[in-house]
Amino acid sequence: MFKLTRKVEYALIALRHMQSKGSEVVTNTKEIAEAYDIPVQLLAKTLQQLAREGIIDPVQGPHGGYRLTANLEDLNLTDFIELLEGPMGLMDCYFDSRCEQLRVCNIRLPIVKINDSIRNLFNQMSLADLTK
Amino acid sequence: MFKLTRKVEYALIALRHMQSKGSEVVTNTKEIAEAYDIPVQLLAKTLQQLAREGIIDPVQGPHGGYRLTANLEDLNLTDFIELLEGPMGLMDCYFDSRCEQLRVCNIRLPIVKINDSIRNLFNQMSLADLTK
DNA sequence: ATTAAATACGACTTTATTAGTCGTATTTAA
DNA sequence: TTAAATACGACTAATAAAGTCGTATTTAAT
Repeated sequence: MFKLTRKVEYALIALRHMQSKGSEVVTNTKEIAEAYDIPVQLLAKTLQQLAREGIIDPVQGPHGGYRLTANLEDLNLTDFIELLEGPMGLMDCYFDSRCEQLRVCNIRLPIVKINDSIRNLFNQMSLADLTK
Repeated sequence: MFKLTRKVEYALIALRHMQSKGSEVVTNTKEIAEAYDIPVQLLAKTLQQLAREGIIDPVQGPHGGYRLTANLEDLNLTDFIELLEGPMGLMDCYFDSRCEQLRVCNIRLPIVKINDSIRNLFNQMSLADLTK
């Protein structure tokens, strides 16, 4: 329970790897996959997603790969996780209030508060904090 | 991602329900299941688990049910979740360091820190806070 | 004693989510 | 023209969560 998905893990590993090499350097998927023993295809999809989201910049063709473009100081953990995995909430009703039990639910408010606390915590953390 | 399991939800709903009735009153599974539209059998198993853990006290036979015994002030959210669902960590290596990738992993420490923060947050919250 | 209403609990099935793979297309440097 | 890279949808496999079933036990009420 409460685990990060591999997608998020792999994305963080890759970003940290790229960051340590500097933002001009182009790094390819295979290099990262081998260095950290991650399935290439899966990492590939993850990096493609990061590219679509504008966090890294793709360079196609031979000697291609990705270049880190986003300023990791400006990206917080909540946004990062939601960008990869969609809405992050302890219960669905945090985002979608079509739960049948809502009218009788006696724990919604406290859970919403906890959720806010977690989001707040994650908002305080930039990816730069996590990858340096 | 990051959702509480139903087991935890149902347990919290039940505890809150029982608490609102006072700690001498015996409440049975069916009553709670019907009030909140929860599958009886599943709630039954959950309450049995709470009983095994000493949080509620079973009363067998007709007019039986459960009575709230634990002092909810003394039980924090980390302990409660782990008691129902086992170890709570963003990555398995928080508890079990047999991960093959550990020697190359570049994100372990930051993740451990985040995990500590979440645990810390959850440690501050007693079940009494959540159910009153 | 018998009955019925409750808990106890392991085994099983179903469903949802996550993880990973495959095939094929596109881009581009050499 | 080739080969090394990204792009991406469709598929499959593995894992975890949710829910069901059957059967046993306890005990108050009759």
